[in-house]
Parts: sequence; C-alpha cells; structure tokens
Amino acid sequence: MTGVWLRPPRSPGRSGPPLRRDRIVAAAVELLDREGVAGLTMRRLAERLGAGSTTLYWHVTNKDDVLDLALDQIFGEVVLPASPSGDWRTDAETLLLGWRAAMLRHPWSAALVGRPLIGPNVLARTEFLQSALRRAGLVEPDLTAATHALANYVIGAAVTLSSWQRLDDPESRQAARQHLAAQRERYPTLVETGHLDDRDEDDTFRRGLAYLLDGLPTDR
Amino acid sequence: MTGVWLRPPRSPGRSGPPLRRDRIVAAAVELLDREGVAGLTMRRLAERLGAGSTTLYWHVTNKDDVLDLALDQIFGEVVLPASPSGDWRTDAETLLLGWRAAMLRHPWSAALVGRPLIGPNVLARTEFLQSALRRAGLVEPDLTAATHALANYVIGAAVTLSSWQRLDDPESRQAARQHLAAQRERYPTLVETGHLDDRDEDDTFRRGLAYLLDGLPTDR
DNA sequence: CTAGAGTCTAGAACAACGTTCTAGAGCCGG
DNA sequence: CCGGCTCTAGAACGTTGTTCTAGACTCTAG
Repeated sequence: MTGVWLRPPRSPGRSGPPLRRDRIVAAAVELLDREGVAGLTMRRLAERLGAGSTTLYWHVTNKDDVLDLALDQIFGEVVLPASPSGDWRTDAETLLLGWRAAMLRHPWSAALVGRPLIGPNVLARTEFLQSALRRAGLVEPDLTAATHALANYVIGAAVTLSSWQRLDDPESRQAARQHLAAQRERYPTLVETGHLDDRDEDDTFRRGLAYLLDGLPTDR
Repeated sequence: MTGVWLRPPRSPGRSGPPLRRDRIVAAAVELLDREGVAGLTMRRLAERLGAGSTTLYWHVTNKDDVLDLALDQIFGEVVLPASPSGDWRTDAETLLLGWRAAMLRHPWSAALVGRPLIGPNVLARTEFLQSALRRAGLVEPDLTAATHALANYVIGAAVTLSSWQRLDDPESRQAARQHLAAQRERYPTLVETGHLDDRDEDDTFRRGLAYLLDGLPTDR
C-alpha cells in the first residue's frame, strides 16, 4: 500500500535460493545504469535474471518496489566513515561529496528522488550527517534545518546536473546554448555568464557547499 | 529529438483555433494537479479537451513535450517583481519562496524536475535571481556558483517535501514514523530529533535559505 | 510412506498505454 | 475547380504492469 519499507519482506524458503531479492535489485540497478529509467521493464529485468517475468511478483509486489529498492541501493555506495574524525566539517563534506558522486554515477536516480527517501541506506547517511552537525554545536531547530538544507542542496544539485547531462547528445547541448545565446536581450546576465556552458561542476558544487556550511550557526 | 524548446512550434493555421497548444498545456496541468503524474494519459488529456487522442500529436510531438511544457508552465506562476527593489536579498528571498510555493502547489513537479529545465519561464526566473546576486556584488566564479546553489536548494527542498507528502495517507506517514522510532539504536539522532515528524516546514526552509544567503561572499 | 502445507515458478490473458499510419474534412489562394 | 495546407481522428500495433491460475518442488507431520 504505502511503500516497500513498511511492509515485511517475504520470509525466505527453507533452503530456497537466498538473496533472490538482492539479485533482483542488483540486476535492476545494472539495467537502469545501462538503459535508463525507461529501459527498466519487469520483463527485461526478469529476462536478465533468467526467470519468467511474472515470477518477480512473488519477491516484489510492485514495480514501484523495485524502483524504491534500487534507489536506496545506490545510496549504500556512499561510504560511511566507521569512526567519524574529530572535524565535523570534514565528515559532512566527505559524506555529501560521496552522496553526490553516487547519484551522478547513476543518473537515473535524478528521475526517482521524487519518491519518499526512507530506505535504510538513506536513513543511515542522514543519521551520520545529523550527528556530525550536532558535534558542530547545532541545536534544535537549527539542527534539523541544517540537516535538511544540506541534504536538499545535494539532491537538487545532483538532479539538475544529471538532468542536464541527460541531453546526452552533445550537439543538442550546443543547440540549447545557441538557443540561449540568441536571446541576449531577454537573459543578459545568463548569456554573459555562460549559464549553460560546461564548467567545472565539482568546483561549483564545492563552492555552494562551502557557502552553506559557512552560514551555519555553529559553535565556532 | 532533444526537447520542445529547441524545436520550432507548428505554425498556426490561417484562422484555426488559436492557443490550441496553450489549451493542451493548461489541461495537462489541471489533470496533473488532480490525478498526479500517473494520471496523465494522452487519451485522458484528449478526452478532457473534447478531442481524439491522436489529434494531440499534431500539436505536440511527444508525451514528453507535454510534460516539459507543463513543468515550465507552473514556473510561470512565480511572480517576478517588474522592477526589483533596492535590496537584493529581499528580491532573492521573494523569488525563491515563490518558486518553492509553486512546486508545492503542484506536487507532481517533484517527479518531473529530472528533466532539463531550460524552458522560458525557468530561464527568466534564473535570470532574475542571478541579476539580484550580481547586485550583491558577486562576481565569477562565485556568481554562478551562488545561482546554482540557491536554485538547487529550492529544487531539492521542494522535491523532498512533496515526495514525503506524496504519502498522502496520513496513517502511512504515521507508520513510517513508528518504523523509524522502532530503530532507535540504529538512528539515535534522527529519532531524538523526530526526523519524520511534522514540523513547520516553511520555517525550516527559511532557516536553510538564511544559512545559504549568510554564507555568500557578498559585498557586505 | 503418504498427505499436506508452504515456497516458488511461470504461462495465459487483460486492460491500458504511447505512438504510427492513414484517410479524410475544412479552408484557402490561384 | 484545383491543389495544397491545417487539422481531425479511427484503426491498429507493439509493449507495458499486473492478475489469475495451475503446477512443481521441498519440507514437516502423522
């Protein structure tokens, strides 16, 4: 009814092939990586697993389930320092850079973040982030606001960047640039600053992150 | 091939019903508002317009076109102060609050921002934002980084909030909360701060925005 | 050893979808 | 009157998510 995370998973068979669900999720991620979100079909997913298409519905109730699981799966790639360093800012930066990198590695995630992010991997990363901010001396309501602000910034940055890169055809990116440049009188600032030009996106992201971290009402 | 914005629109007939395309977009937004992104079907959209389903393909090449147009449409609702005030910060805040409000008014937009945002309404708002930041004394590369940071923050915040509210069933939100609360040992900080609790989302957003604006390397 | 209750697989089938093809109606200038 | 343009829409195709159903396999209970 409401999402994978709130429903108990199928109890595995006595000696049935374990990790079946894990295999489904892994294959889904692989398929999404190669074909994009439109290329993920229950039939093709089953085919890749050497199974009948309708068999999937034993392990998973929905296609939405598959998408939810695949999305949370890639956040598991974000390494979580086992023992946080003394510097909260380094910890937060490391986490958020990894978060962004994971989303850019799987650009289809940009199209899926519109669904509730309450999977275990997302929650664990959020927990880590919030605990780092607490070590910075933040207290409510700033603690929650800062956590949300940082997470939302990362998500927004990853979404806009990978959606822009979804114009895979580099010549269509060029067309978009010319389209913009042709309207200098309408968008003088954007044209002047080369708004759609390729730039050092990593640097741009780091700068924005620095602004946000600088603005937090931390201890010192 | 690449998106609505880079293709010339159909030249209108000599005296044919004008604004046909506008009517399509308006009906699409209305349908999306009522039924969500899964409820928008070319057939139902046509039905609502009193037309045959396949007629739409004369005015629009794709369903993707409709979605791109509908998405840009709602950004047109964000009022742009004709003559910006003297205070850049007020201008930026007003714009970004309106931006967020528009997305929350049309929650389906959260699922669609994964596509390139290069429609005229988005570009005009971005131009306004960037010109305000320039008046704050920002220069490259900070000017671009700040523009992106603010836009990405708004998008991320709207995406996560409306995707959370997409769990329309309030009792399933409650279930998610209990699911979290039951794992206090795993997510101690999140549980303590009531991470999934309803709070004053507007205040949280404003706080985050203030952090970011405070952190910008402006003139003064 | 047999019966039966799980666990798991998968074929058949359905309604709905996006989209193409095609034929044609209505209108216009020449 | 003709030929070309704008615009409409029916028929049809392939594909999709999903349900229903029947059956195979495995283990436990009696």
